[in-house]
Amino acid sequence: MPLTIYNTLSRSKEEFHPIDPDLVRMYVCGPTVYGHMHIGHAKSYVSFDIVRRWLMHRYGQEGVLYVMNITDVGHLVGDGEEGEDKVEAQARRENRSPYEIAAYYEESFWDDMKDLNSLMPDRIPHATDFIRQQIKMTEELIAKGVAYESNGSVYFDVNAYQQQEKAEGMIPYGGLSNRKVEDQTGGERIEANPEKKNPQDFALWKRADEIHFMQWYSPWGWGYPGWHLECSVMSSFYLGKTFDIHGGGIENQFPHHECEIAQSQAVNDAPFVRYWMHHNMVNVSGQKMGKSLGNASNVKELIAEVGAMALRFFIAQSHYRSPLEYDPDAIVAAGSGFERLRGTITRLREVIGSDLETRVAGIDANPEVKEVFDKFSAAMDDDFNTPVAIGYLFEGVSNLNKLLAANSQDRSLLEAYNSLFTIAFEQVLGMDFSAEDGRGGALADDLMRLIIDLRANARETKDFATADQIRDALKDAGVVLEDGKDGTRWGMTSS
RNA sequence: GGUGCCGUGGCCGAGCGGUUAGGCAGAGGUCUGCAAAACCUCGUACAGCAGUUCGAAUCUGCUCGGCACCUCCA
Repeated sequence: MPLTIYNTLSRSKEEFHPIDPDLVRMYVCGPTVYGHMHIGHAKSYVSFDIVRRWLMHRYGQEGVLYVMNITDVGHLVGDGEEGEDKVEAQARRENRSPYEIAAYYEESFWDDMKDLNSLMPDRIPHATDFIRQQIKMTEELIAKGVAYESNGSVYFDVNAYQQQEKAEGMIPYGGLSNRKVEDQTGGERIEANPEKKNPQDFALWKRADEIHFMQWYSPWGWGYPGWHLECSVMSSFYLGKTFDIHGGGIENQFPHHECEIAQSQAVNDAPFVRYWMHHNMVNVSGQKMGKSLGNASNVKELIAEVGAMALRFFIAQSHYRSPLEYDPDAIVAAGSGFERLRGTITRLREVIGSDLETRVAGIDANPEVKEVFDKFSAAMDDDFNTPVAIGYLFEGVSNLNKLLAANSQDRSLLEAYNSLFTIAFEQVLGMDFSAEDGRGGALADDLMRLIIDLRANARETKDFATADQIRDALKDAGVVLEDGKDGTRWGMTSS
């Protein structure tokens, strides 16, 4: 069964076929690093992490080249009128240099990404490392007649670009976001920039004034690159003129992605991207979450409160193209679901042996497991429908719980379930079942064994007061005891 | 004004013409010394109105409500 992806270009699901059948080339818009990660970022990067993992499942570990940029140069609000450079503004607030700000928040970003168990991209280009290339591309665009210098800045000439002959498969300006230039009431909400020929023209290179900290020398004087340019330059540097998938937030469809397409196609004479994937926003009480709205919830705080896997699971339980309603209780609820999962898998691995954790075989030989896996795969193939995929996996969880409760000795079947959950939950969905356990190693195991034995003695002599005292005290310390037929299990309470 | 999207049971969230989505929470039960965990049972939800259809949460129209983009933002 083929993988289908919703392509923003066609506004429909399309079968996915990479240009190179052995290598999927994928680029995702990374963050501008001037603040800590919020839940909106988490939805974006967890969603695409899962996309990437599913592609790796289908095309192999080496079958995906995943590039994410870091925007470490600030950009003004709008093209060419007064505004604040986000990074520089933050630098002023913190009394640090813009470079320190970018480095600090980038590190914070990757820390959170690791906590969320997202794989590192294969390439992580930084805008400031590609200034030469951005200047070069700007020169080329001028040479091609689709850009012009004006008062030390350079603008992309949308009109000239539209007049140009387009090669087969190239996207006209406005083709991604379904906009017509003449419909945009430019000039109403932003003041027309007199440096531009037309309001829809966008900056490739901006003249810097003296107070601007981040600036570079160019053929047009001191300045800094326009926002859209870095993605065009860095994506083609690693992925070629035409590549398979470009991911990003729905709010960047226009103008950012539209501009990327125009400038890339103009300079390369080739189609830019074949599949555009856009994820939806996180809302807070029906409203978009955003830094500028002051309602953004910090990921570090949330991880400390409910655990990273609760957050990841919360995100995976909705579809990437749907808006997600932020609700602290809903995240806690997701955490409870995750704990149920972890309980089942922990018990399974106690039965079949932990050395089998990564063993992935035997699914096909067990019809009931295969059925779950096939449904899971079909859901993932259907535009990465993780909520439906997870729904099917929970069928498997219930089945397995029954087997475990009945003390099943069917090793082949149990191992098949282990394979199913290893692949589906751990490898594809990126759930980490060891993440928040923190059981404290061998010493803790020995100590707990001792305590559990003492308590067992008490229970045997029907000294339930002592037994309960031990259990209650451990509970206060964050340790849960569960008495079963074959003895007592212990674990850490979550969060 | 232009371009799109959405309104599902207590909460989150799938669904895209006809069979239980799923998770969480809640109620009852089984098991247990008591718990916990697990298992079993339980909720007949789809903003409103009108239409198409044998049949609509799912298609059409209207109404109401909400959101996003057109300005930096995941």
